[in-house]
Amino acid sequence: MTEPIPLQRDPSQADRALLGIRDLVLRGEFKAGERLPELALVELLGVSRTPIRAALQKLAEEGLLDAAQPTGYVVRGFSEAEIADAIEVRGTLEALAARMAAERGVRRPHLEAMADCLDRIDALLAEASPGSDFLGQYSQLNNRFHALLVDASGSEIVARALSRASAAPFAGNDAFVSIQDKIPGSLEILKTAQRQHREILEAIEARSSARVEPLVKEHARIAHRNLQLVLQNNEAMKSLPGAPLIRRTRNR
Amino acid sequence: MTEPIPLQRDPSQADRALLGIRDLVLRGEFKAGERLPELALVELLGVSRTPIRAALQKLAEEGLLDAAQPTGYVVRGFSEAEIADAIEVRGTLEALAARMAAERGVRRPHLEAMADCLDRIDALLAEASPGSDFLGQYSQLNNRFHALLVDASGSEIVARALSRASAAPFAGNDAFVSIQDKIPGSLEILKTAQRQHREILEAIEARSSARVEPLVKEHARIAHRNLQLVLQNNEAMKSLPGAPLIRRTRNR
DNA sequence: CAACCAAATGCTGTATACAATCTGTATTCA
DNA sequence: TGAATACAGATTGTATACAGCATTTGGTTG
Repeated sequence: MTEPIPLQRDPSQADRALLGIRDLVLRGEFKAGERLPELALVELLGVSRTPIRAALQKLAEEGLLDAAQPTGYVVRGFSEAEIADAIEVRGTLEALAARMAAERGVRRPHLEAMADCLDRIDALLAEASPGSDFLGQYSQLNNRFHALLVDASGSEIVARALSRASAAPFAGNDAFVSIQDKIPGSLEILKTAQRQHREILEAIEARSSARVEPLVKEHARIAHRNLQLVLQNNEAMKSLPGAPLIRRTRNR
Repeated sequence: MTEPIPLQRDPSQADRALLGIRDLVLRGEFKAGERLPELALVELLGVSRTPIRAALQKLAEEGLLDAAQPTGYVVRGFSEAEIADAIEVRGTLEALAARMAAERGVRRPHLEAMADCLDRIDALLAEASPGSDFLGQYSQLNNRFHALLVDASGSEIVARALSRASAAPFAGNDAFVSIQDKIPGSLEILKTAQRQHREILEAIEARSSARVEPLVKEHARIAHRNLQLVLQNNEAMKSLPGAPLIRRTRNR
């Protein structure tokens, strides 16, 4: 359930195409609404059209691209409202996973793994040495906790739904971690998130499904706040992958 | 937001491959766990490997197939618990859509369209003439109401998430409609569902977000009940598309 | 008789050629 | 001068050839 074994193989052309196109789009090499001609990507990435097409199809599923009419793919743009909705969807599904975990019960070793993960985050936040790849380590541990939370649900179906929802740009639980050193009061945000982690774990251990659901939803809403902060901070915007895709215009 | 315009064109090879493979799998021509060799599908469907591969990738996203290690695709099997979880995911997202609709408000014409749809369902249930493609008409109207409900949320993001969740086998809101004439008391089930439709619409009109959410979740749980009924009824199982994919063994 | 190795077969990943469709432009006619 | 049509260019849809890898089967050896 935890990732279908990444299985370290030399990256295939398909992987190169997928990562390459995603990177090009998130970097803003193609603007929102712009077409992605397959042959242009062939030249840019040195990969033939077949893996390119597979990657385009996958990125359209992720929501980064849109299938254009009558053919082709275009870069998708994201309004603030849409990003907020994507975060809400992710939070809703995460809350469902947590509720299932609380209802069905979680095995002791799994609970201990979650607790251990939170201990490590505590230790990291206590040091708070900004030099030593602090955010990278936090991001990794934070992802680990969220992965353990989903696994705790015991439902592969929910895990799949959640991983698809988290694949949407700006919707993943680590979407705004990379900019935490650009905004003021970020350490406080991370500590608040960690307190919520503790509460969530406690509620699951107590089998309190009624309590864990709003806790997780509230936890996801930190991303909303981060979104607001980023949009008000030009420096932070520069560090946010995919920032060029955000459109400020109200088009609805 | 309501379907990206089906746009009646002569079906492409890609469409033929997608529909053809889905049909083969749901009919049980390939059993759960069995590989789907591309060349076999080429012969069966008269389409080259390129559209076949695109269709396989799409069906894997839908959840009907699984990417096998190290390569290829296999037919996925579904336990009762997994189907129940998929229904729960769909219900959760539908409830989110309904809550958003209640919170944000829905324009009068849209509400009238929903009411009109329910009136038609009432009329259909009042006739209840089993001969005249009753279930087909019901399915169409039911789908229409649920589509209007999602649109009422005003969120394309939620609509996308929901359409992906509903694409999972047995998770769509019309998954069990086709077998309503095989199980006893089905008319009562449909009438109950319709009462819930009315309550949902009333709650949205009243902007009562706190009330509409549990109503929609409860409405989705009718599918749980239908699932139970089907599993206990061999006649109904024969009419259920994809029935061969359901595995009764507890494998977890 | 069992176990292991090697060769062969079948499958998928990738590239590319070809066909069909769409778009944009230019030209012609009203 | 405007609009409509035809043609040209570009882009995607489709088919297929080729290469690499995995699995399986057959034989051989301990």
